[in-house]
Amino acid sequence: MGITRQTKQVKTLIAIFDNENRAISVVDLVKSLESEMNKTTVYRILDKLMDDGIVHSFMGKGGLKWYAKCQDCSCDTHNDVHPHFQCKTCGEVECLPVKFTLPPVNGYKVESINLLMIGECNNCS
Amino acid sequence: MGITRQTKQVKTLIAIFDNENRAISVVDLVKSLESEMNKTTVYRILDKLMDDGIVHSFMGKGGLKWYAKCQDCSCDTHNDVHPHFQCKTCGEVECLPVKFTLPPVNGYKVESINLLMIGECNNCS
DNA sequence: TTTTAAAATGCAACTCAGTTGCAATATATT
DNA sequence: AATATATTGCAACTGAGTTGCATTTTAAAA
Repeated sequence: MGITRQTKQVKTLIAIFDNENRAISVVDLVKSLESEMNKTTVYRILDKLMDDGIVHSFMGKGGLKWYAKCQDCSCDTHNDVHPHFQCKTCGEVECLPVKFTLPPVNGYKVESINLLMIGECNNCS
Repeated sequence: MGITRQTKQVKTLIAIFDNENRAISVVDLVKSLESEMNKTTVYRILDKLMDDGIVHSFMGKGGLKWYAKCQDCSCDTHNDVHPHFQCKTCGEVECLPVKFTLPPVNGYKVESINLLMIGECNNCS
């Protein structure tokens, strides 16, 4: 079940993803919002925004959770989540607008994909 | 720095990866070895086996760490780590012997890739 | 074989991301 | 304004992974 009430906290988070057009880690969100809302609330609202197809999530370096606003992905299913690039130096993450086709998998039903490329971004190299 | 001394614990872990030709999560290793060695030891030996190119590691569902014996990957660099398939139901992981080519990334230097496909395996569906 | 120095281990305590239960509060509807 | 219920805050917890340090094991030298 997604968002049902437009609370102050929900509006704040939606505004962040509207303004910042990049992926943000939950850790960073919790830190930068610690004066405005509880970390439990951040986690819970992000879950709901996922359900509503407003953001998508993926694993970054070290298994940390990241979120970004859905752009051209069909968010009902999240089947076609795009790859992400993370800089090993500064940690920044970029959503890659790449249509990439799955390698064929022995007849298995693939439901979601997490493709993370780690390297060095142009700023850091 | 990799393995320098052939301790009982090192031999045990190498034997496991030699016998079981599949990916194993660190959590499972620690659990199944708890009577034989400390969890810290498991983590430390796996690190060294990585350095030596004997195993490779990757992130599974929920960001958990998995290891598998290196087969045809060129383990000096681990640049060409293959994709992995994880069943959302039973949790089993399969290394996919798929050569897959990178989507082009805005001139970034890509050093490693984590490609995890999540779906349902033939046993569970 | 014994000695020795370095490497590896065990242990306990820690860090840190993420979760849970529950009481208090905010929202939207009647 | 009253009410039902969704949401929040808080504190305590879980579980993976790490760290420091004292003890033990290894392998090489004497």
